[in-house]
Amino acid sequence: MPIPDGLVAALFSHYGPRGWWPLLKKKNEAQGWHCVYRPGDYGASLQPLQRFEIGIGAVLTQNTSWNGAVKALISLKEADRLRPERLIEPNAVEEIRQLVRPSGFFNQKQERLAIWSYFFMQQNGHTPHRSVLLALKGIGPETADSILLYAYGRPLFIADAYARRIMGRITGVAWSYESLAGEMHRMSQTLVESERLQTFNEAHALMVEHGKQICQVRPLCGKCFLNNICYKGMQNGKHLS
DNA sequence: GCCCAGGAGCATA
DNA sequence: TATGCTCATGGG
Repeated sequence: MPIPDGLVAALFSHYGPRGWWPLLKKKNEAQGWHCVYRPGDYGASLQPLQRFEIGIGAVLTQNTSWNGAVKALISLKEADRLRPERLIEPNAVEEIRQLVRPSGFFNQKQERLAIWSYFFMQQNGHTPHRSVLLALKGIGPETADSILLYAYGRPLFIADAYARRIMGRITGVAWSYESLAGEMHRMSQTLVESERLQTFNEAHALMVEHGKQICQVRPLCGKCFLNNICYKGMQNGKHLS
């Protein structure tokens, strides 16, 4: 089955705006740092250090729950290590490893954060090309696209594990990262750039939400509101009746 | 104790 | 192009 045109809209009307990418904020001195979602913002007018932070979060959440990534993010912030100059200090390698430990894979993530830091400083505010990001050790397609979409406002569909799982079930075919991203981009050709940016901004966040709540590894099709447009959902209906 | 989480690099076929 | 293995912590 083809990817349904109204899929993102259906997810949006069910879950509402997600406000991604979440950024660190401090309510007041007593309360400490926490993550803030910004519904409807779509990354308009981000500060350079917020763009940098999005890249850090994208690396920290690789194959890890966002929960763990936030712990690491806050630890870095509180130790004043959430800045490129402070993340590349050679004598801070072991300290940073310990700070990012809750996000898992802490040895390689420390190295990847340093690589992103060097690169970010060298970019000097310019938007990086996708191919250049992909050439960096530790930045693959999802991390690169997350950075380009949420930090630099490039309209790219993030075909992560959730999206491929959900689309796989809806269409009945297996998608590679590039094949799904390409198909979603083709389907969005009718939109103007600003619409596509908002659509993809929400789409990724909504896929994550749906993948967490319903379309899990073991799918909760009985609770799903997409059965009418889902290949797997329709298959279920067949042998139930 | 087991499974899974907002992946990526590397070796191998 | 596509599998298989490795990297690690934390919550359900």
